[in-house]
Amino acid sequence: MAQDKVTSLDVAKRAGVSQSAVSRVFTPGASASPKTVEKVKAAASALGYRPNMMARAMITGKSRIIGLIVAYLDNQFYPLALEGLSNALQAQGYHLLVFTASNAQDRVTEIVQDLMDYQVDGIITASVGMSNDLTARCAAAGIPVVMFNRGQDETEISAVTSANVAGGRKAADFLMAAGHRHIGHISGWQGSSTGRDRQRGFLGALAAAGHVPTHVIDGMYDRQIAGDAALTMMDSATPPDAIFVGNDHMAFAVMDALRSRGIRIPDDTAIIGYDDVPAAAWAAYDLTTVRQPVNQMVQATTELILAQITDPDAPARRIEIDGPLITRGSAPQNQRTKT
Amino acid sequence: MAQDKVTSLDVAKRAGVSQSAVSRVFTPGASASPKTVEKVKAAASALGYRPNMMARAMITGKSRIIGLIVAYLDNQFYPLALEGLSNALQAQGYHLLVFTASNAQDRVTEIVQDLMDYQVDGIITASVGMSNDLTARCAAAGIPVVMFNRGQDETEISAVTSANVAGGRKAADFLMAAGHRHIGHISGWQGSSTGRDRQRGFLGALAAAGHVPTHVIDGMYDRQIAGDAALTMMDSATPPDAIFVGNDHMAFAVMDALRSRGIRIPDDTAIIGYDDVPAAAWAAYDLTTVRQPVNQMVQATTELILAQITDPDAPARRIEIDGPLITRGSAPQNQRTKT
DNA sequence: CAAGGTTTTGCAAACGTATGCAATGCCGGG
DNA sequence: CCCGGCATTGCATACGTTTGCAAAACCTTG
Repeated sequence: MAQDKVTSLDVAKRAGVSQSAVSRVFTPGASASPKTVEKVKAAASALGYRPNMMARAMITGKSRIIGLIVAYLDNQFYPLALEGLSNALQAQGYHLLVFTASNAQDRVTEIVQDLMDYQVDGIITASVGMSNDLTARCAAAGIPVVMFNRGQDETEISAVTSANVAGGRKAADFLMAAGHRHIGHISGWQGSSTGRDRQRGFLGALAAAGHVPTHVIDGMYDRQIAGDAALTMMDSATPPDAIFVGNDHMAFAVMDALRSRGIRIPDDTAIIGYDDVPAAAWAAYDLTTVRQPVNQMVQATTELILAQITDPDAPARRIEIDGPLITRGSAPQNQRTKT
Repeated sequence: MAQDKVTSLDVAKRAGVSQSAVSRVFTPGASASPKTVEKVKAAASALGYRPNMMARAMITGKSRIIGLIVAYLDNQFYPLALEGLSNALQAQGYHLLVFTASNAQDRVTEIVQDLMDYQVDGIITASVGMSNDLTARCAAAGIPVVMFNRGQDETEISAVTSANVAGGRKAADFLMAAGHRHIGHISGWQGSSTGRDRQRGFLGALAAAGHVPTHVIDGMYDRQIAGDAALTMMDSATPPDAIFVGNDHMAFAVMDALRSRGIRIPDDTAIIGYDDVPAAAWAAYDLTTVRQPVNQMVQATTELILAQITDPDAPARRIEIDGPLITRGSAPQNQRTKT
């Protein structure tokens, strides 16, 4: 209501300097004498002036906005990642324009278009894939892309994941060491690199020890499917005495489903998950799980994208971060072998 | 790499029209003959032109960006709200610039400044309060603000909440009808309107029936505090046979804590939560709870903020949306009275 | 004190779009 | 055939900033 927009010109007039001087005072790299800096700052705060990011973005071509495309927010892992990314980027003066693409691939294309309209400086995709065509378009527009918690084999694009193959191996080694002999696997979606890699590591370690899993079912990262898969396994001729589930979110559903049948965890069947979301530590689940170090992953992601923003031809990199297996009640270390 | 930026001028040249014509074709309200529309669209798609939102924002003063300030993302309710808001606003051509303010009030001030720098068209705060000074500044800048899931008594500012007082009342009526006589309450943070209102409704209904709660403790929306509070109640001379917990997130912690003591739910102590987040339906908790209709709340919020954006002097409104009590295993309808 | 170098400063031209204004084109009705 | 009215178009300007360039001011050194 008062004075709607106060511009750098207003400040300049009040401080008795040119408009460029005001601009330079508010531009980190620019030169201005201590005298004018003070005059300008005084005038600016008196008038309540703040530089207009839109105008700045238009001329510099840098918006200091980073687009985040995230698939599903019902798996607790992603809100956490979102929060971490938001904080880390804010600390560097960047901000997150958030899109949810619960749906399909064409939706992503559309979103990337929207993001480019906003002249975002970079794009982070959390657990959503990018078609090659799309990454090419981003590259052409000079927009760096980093995939969070998803790799892409074919194309040259930065990605940050946990060490999923190693993680799957850890789960297998742990279960075998605990004496399990009938081991099932409800995998993460096989259309995703995380799902595939964890499965590969898991099955590889089993095979290396001469073991064969009783069942392998794709849980599609879906509670319902995972729960049903667990029951299918238990109803079979060879019910497993341990199940490795592709992520915690599904593991909770599996535990719910087994308990509904009166199956005791871990006594009848042990469960291991993946992620170590906060709920895994809740007493109702007390889930043994392979931790994804979300903080380290977030840090790597922000460093990577900022590096690519400041130096446009920094090479794309893939970063894998190892995480420990966290032992809890759903799969104890010294499980007595089932008789 | 190819042609970095393709502008409306390039399109104009190729289509053989003026730059203004191109602009008008891409501006919804403007007039252009079918002939030029076609020519321009052809040239535009041939060149891969898309209007630069930054430039557009600068001149119109409208960025089509809405700032979202959200407090904590570990309570599942907020990711859900975020997802809903994001989708609803995207459908209207708006986008969300997301800030997390896990911390304190001064942080919010800073964030609002950042948002104003970006010329956001509106601000939605999810469960975070705004000082009067701050709302005044937004009003002065002509930026509408809508509070999601939080009310503010003193100041004239739009807010969307569920019917928290009524919800608290429902919880009380339900527990009394089920025959409980020793009823405790672990409230939501009393510094928040939601926490206060639910408590007010709950205690009011108890009092109206001549009942006095055994305990009332502020759970601060914190798992640890809530769990400890529950144990404190059970260790007291008058352990409650039912507890109303200020939100689901704390209720889960309470259930974990009680079970760790071997207390059976609902047989020894019934539990009611608030929110009806997805996890409340998970078998491990199976929580009776008062639903917050997040979809309706999201819809009301977007409608409200868009209305205030299009008509700057639309009045601030407060919307309360009623939600049902969802009966599940943690507090059944026909609880036998404890002897 | 003069000369040379360095910093500071103002001017003006961008950045890519929207839009008021006047001019042009088109249409039907008389 | 002419004229009034209306839709369409181009011209030019504005939005609020950054930044190259050259002039001006300052500091250092001999």
